[in-house]
Amino acid sequence: MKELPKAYDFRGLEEKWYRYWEEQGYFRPKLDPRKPKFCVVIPPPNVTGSLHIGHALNNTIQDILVRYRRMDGYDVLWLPGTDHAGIATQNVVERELAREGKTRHDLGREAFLQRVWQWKERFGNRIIEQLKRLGASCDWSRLRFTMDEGLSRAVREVFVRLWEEGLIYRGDYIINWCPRCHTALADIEVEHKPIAGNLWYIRYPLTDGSGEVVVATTRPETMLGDTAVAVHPEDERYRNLIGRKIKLPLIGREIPIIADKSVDPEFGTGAVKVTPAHDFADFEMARRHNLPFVKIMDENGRMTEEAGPYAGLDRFEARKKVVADLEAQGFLVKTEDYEVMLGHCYRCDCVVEPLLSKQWFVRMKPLAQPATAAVENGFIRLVPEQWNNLYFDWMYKIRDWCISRQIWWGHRIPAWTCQDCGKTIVVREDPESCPECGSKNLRQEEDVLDTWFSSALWPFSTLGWPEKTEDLKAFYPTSVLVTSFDILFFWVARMIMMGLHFMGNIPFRTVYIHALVRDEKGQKMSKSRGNVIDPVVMIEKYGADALRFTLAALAAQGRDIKLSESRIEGFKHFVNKIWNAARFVLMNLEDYEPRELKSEALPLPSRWILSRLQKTIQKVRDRLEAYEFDQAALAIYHFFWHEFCDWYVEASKLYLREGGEAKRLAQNVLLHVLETSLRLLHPFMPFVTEELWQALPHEGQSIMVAPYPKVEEKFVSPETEKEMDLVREVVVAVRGIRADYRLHPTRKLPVVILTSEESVKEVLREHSPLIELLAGTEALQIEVSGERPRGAASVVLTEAEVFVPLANLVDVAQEIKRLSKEKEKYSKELARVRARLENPNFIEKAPEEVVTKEKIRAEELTEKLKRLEENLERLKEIET
RNA sequence: GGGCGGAUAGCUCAGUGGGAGAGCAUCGGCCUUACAAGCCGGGGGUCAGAGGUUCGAAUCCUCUUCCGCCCA
Repeated sequence: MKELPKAYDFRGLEEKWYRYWEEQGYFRPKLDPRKPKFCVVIPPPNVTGSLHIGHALNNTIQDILVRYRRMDGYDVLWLPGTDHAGIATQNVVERELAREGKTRHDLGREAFLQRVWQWKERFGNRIIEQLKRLGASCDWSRLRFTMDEGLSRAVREVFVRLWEEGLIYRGDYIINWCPRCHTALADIEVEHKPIAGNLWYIRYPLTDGSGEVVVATTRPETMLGDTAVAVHPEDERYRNLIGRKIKLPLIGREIPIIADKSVDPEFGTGAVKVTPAHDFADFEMARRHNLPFVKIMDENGRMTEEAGPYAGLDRFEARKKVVADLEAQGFLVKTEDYEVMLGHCYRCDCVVEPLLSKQWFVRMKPLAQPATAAVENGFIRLVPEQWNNLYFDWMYKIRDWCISRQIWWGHRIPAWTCQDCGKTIVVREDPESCPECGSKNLRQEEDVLDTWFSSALWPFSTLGWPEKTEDLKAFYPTSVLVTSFDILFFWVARMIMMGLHFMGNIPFRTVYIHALVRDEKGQKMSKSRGNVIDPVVMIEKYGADALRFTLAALAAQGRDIKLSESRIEGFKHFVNKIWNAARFVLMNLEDYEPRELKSEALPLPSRWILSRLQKTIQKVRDRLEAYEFDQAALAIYHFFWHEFCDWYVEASKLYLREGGEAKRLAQNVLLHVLETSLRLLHPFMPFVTEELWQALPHEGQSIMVAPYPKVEEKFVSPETEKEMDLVREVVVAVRGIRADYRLHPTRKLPVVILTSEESVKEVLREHSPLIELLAGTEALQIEVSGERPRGAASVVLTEAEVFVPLANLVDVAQEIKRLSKEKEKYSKELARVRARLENPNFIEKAPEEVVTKEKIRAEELTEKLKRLEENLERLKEIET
């Protein structure tokens, strides 16, 4: 057997094994019809992206699920890909152009798109390479991109069908406009943030000169586009003014005073200005009252001709000038400080502008209804289920989805307008002439589709739809989607809608929604805060296994992850622990011969560790099934470190030393438990487990295609565990005395154990060599109802008493103090238990097993106390 | 303003009706040939506050305070 280096060094190993797995084709499904299928589609990262810690968590979880299922006998497909990320990618390339002093308009549409493709070819694979370093076992032979040919065909098919079904329409509506990205945004692409602003009170005179109405506004410049003033119909203050007319200051337009229930009488003066072309609520109000729409601001955020003297001004300059003019002309009543919630572009963070424009929309209600029902009826399960409420809320009040974007990088909308007869043509193949009038003078829509339009099709477009492919048949619906809540609506809800509509079936059965990764103080990680933990740096520093295990161990459901580098370092110690345990086993495999493990032939510690292993396997499987990755990870951690290493490896030294058959059996058990643990750990730590597994005697080509451990009932034994617990208790008791008296670890201590049970005596006698090894004792004496040794330190256990007779070493006063403290603890406990038992209501109403348990406890405590008191008496005799 | 989540050891968090737990940190002792990235032992908590339900509450209900997130 080769000897391993003293410390685990992951450098070089990770690349080596990843290449091996890929070459062996383990990442590809076998398409074996006899095997159950398991499929996960990756949430496609942006091509512009590089791996951040959120990706690391997201993909670690997916890889754990996927490796687990693959080992457990499923035919597994984890389908990877990237997203073309319209606005983000276009921004990146435009910035590059800007450095050359050019704009995309200098290049023109065709050349610009070529340039983006070039950029994608050069840099778009970075995140894929980073995912490989994390260990992601994706089937790279099926790598997709939202703009590739197949997916573009799917997008086109979906668009045309929705148009034919009347679910897509085009029209003039108010939308969120980003003046910097120069495009429309969907409602959910807007982030609302509080901004310190003002509330201006403006005097609007009545046309007949009989008075005035004061309105309050946070956006005075939009008054140029006012087409009404509105009040609440039941507002006594204004009731007599309804229907009368106002002369708009600065530009003199006459506008009516209307009554509308949406007006909040509490806001400002209770009278509000109505600007239908530049405010969402006003837009709705204008439609109800047939008010005209006056567009005073354009797509660049500049004032239009409609703004009269303000035409050409930037929106912020216009505000200043309007306020100044109002003040100069005596229309400004007062100015208050006011915090406004302003929409910001989720891509570039600049203030978005509600704007009236011609856009394409998808009707959401008919699509949302079945998507809501799918979750309500449990066809799709959200985990943790607390997200259901949020999902339903959003689905119930869903509004039509603005899908057109005024950018170039994306799927161009397949709609043409006949320049002669005005017909709109939406077809699967590019048209040559107008089907209505035969004209060849057609113009294609300039806009492209929202990026999320193509990602909404991801679970079936990536499998080959609209073709009827083998993959689609085998893997749709997919099994699990792993994502974070911030794209629940952007993406998940839309996939459900599109999946149901076009596949007639849900896209996935389960949606696992994981936490957000924050820094150690609970703040979001961001470049500007300078608190980002770069997963690639962490991988280089601590290894991918340590990073993965940390993320898994911290991934408790329903709570954000507070990550700090020290946690990763901590779990790297665990990786090293595993390494050294394997190193120990390998160093002791001399003369190894395989044996079939039979419980009855094994000593107590071996039977114990095998039983504990089964419990651990069960727990890990259960927790994985429940998506409780932290619990699964911690179960292995605890078993491996604190049961296998702390107890079994130590105990095994007894048998290894003994030699012969005892040694053979111990070697077999060590190897069995280690090898099984490695398989159990593999989904969490693929690299170190492979390296060690390959170094051990094994069957098969790779741990990643070895079977996932199953519980072997024949090794489960509660009696064995109880016996071993007794031995461990005795060992811990002796160690405690050793520590209290500062006795050197190598000093052998004499020990006397007293018990009233013959069976306890038998167990301890049988395992006295083990106790001597683990506790560092000698001349172990075990008696039933024997004489207490004089001048001994003692510990009272439930079934036995442990004495270390050290006449000249025992500090009697200190020992009395120690025992008195123990006594006090038990007395309090006993008093509580007795009080409970003396309560007739408790005896009567509590379940019987609880009462029985309490009674046993009372007996045990009484017995322990009695012995403690006797020991105290003995000590006091010496003292006097 | 509406909704959701959280408050348990110094820190991060498990625990969801019947003996307050883990990891890390800390303290004491050990270089005991797998591992000092380690081993052994210990200390540390009116489970945010107040009321209620119950034989019994960290756990269920109500209110309060504070923190986070989402929506308007």
